[in-house]
Amino acid sequence: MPRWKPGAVDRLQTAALELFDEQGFERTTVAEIVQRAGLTQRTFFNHFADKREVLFGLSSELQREIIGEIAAADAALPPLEVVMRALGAVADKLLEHRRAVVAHRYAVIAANPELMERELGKNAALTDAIAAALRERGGDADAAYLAASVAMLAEQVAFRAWTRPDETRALRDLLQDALHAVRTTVDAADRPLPA
Amino acid sequence: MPRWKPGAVDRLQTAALELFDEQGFERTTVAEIVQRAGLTQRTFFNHFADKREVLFGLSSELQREIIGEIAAADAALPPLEVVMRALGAVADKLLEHRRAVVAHRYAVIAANPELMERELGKNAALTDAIAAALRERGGDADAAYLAASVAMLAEQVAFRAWTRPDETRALRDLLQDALHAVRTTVDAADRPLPA
DNA sequence: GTCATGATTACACAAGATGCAATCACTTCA
DNA sequence: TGAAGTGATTGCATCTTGTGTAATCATGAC
Repeated sequence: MPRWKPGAVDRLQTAALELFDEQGFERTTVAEIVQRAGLTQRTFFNHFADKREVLFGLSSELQREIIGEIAAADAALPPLEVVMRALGAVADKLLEHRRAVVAHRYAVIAANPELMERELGKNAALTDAIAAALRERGGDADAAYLAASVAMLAEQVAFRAWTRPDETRALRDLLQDALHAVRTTVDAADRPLPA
Repeated sequence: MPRWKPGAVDRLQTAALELFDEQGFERTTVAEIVQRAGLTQRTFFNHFADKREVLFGLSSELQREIIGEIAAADAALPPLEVVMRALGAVADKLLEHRRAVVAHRYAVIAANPELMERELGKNAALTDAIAAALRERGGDADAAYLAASVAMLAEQVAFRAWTRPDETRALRDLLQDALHAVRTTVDAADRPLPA
């Protein structure tokens, strides 16, 4: 028989999500999580850098896919369009078919400021990674960062809509709408500031 | 004579900034900070919710001013323009004349991921506050959030430029440039995604 | 059969953070 | 004048997160 039950990471993630759901993030201790998962505290911190990280297993996979899409993109497209296509493709591939579980986890994150800070940090890291991938294709560094930032803004707006219970459209379509809404907003206000 | 030396908060902020500068945020303990400031740990945590918060004294003041500007704005202007004017005014009033110290503090923040997460959290909170202030003026909630987000993106782009050592333009002008750059970026890419 | 690997564990400990009660100069007000 | 209340600071105990280090021992390679 195996020395340990397999799937330690999964068990920790599941136990943590359950407990955060039941009693909130702050009122849940790592001791409780590892007890439910049948492991020790030291093992928890071997797998996750800190208590928050247990909720963010998906982000590295997402980032890898997005960067891959950008690297494979048509060299002639403008940077923002490259990123929008990449986000759309990854939405279809990794997010769309598990809306319920993704939305559930996001609800837990949004309910706690510490977790929200981590979420924002992940988004910022992804923005930087996208900008770096755009620079790989050649092009101005500032333009790359700007395209990455605008795309991530659209992604965020779309994601917030997508996780609302009454929303039925696909994330890809919401993404398109969000970018268009950004354009409308900006076009109406880009004129010189008064002195 | 007074029972305690006045300016406890100031002394803590100054000591913390010095120490973070000298040896980094992580390698500085609260014990060291309070020792330099001539106070106790308990007092530190009476004034600041956690160790990071000691660096963010300016944010609440900034937020108050920005919200005030928005509340006093011309009712006929489009939301994004309202926010851009408010950010420009507050940049002139609170930021422009102390570029060196603001840039210095930002450098300390940017050097540490934990502090950067807090910075992102503050920006997100400010975005939400701006959106709420726009809603006060009447108008769609989504449009308010969008205008707030776009303005904060421009602010962030402008701020990053403004804190570069070789940059000499005023934050207000960089803000204007940033919004225009956003517009150019978006206009070039807002068309339907391919299936 | 021996050996290296690697996930898990035990233990000790630093550091951050909180609750609670005590101190005592200063202010208020009868 | 003096009694009472205020509020910033402190001391102490305690909980929780996070880390360094060494030990354990099934598994797989050779």
